[in-house]
Amino acid sequence: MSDLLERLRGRGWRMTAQRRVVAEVLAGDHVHLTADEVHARAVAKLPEISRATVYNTLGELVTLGEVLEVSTDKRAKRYDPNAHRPHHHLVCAQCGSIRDVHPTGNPMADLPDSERFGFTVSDVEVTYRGICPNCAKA
Amino acid sequence: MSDLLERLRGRGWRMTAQRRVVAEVLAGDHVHLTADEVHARAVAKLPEISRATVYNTLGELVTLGEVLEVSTDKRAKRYDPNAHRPHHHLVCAQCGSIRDVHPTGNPMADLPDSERFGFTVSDVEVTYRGICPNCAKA
DNA sequence: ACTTGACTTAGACAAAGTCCAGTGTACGTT
DNA sequence: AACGTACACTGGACTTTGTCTAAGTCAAGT
Ligand SMILES: [Mn+2]
Ligand SMILES: [Mn+2]
Ligand SMILES: [Zn+2]
Ligand SMILES: [Zn+2]
Repeated sequence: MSDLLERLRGRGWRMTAQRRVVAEVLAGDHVHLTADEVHARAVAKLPEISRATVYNTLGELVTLGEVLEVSTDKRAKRYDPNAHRPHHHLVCAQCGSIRDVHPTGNPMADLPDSERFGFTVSDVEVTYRGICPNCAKA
Repeated sequence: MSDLLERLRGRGWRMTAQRRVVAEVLAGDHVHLTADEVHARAVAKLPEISRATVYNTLGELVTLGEVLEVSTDKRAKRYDPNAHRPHHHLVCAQCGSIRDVHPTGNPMADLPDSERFGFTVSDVEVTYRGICPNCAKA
């Protein structure tokens, strides 16, 4: 994360308290937070940070490839700081909790040319859904 | 689609003009419409149908397993009448157009137990992204 | 220290979706 | 065929998530 701030400065980022705080929030526990959750945690460290700045900063981090946008449920997008090791997601259909997973196989190779309809396919995203142990107990 | 209406009636659905119209819209061209697009097409056939009814009806069809919700982009959910043949999606990152695809292989088998974290995994959704031929030309 | 363009802010705005009270109607019963 | 009622529909208010803008602030090079 200090690495992250270094890298960003190297790319011409002006270093501000707000951006530092957002980066810290994301670099903390390795989770998948919504923009509002990021904002809530950022406010705890820097009370006057605005929603707009959190959205802006997250957007910039995504553009720079430092953070991934994940839309597993149909509600808010989630921001994933684990942008450097490719992975997929396992989502609890009930409580929405998300785990990183690393399936075997290569889904990209599983799409034959005849099923590409002339598209230039550049990316594949696999989402597993189920019930987490916690929700299964209830 | 007449089959659809039969099936629904069999499940205790009260048959109304509004529900018939929504079912007709979905049974038309086999596409992936947003709720508002469904509403627009439904209004063409039944001018006074309300947005709330379209949302309600779509939700019921999803619950009954007759229609699938697809959230490929981060914008509006799309409703997929192709609920009976399992398939995945190929999405244009630029214009958002969607094609049904049938990859080879079984992604479900590609998630080892050690990567399931105690979840009961019931479903997997694969989304390919790329640029469609139409957008590639521009 | 000064300057300046990049950054932040609050709040207005927009899109997608949910909820509710009041009204209407499909359909089983008579 | 008419009735009664539970279910369905409507319009509009409301919520959530996200974007945009004008005006003020500040990081960083000189
Ligand atoms: Mn992740
Ligand atoms: Mn489909
Ligand atoms: Zn759960
Ligand atoms: Zn396209």
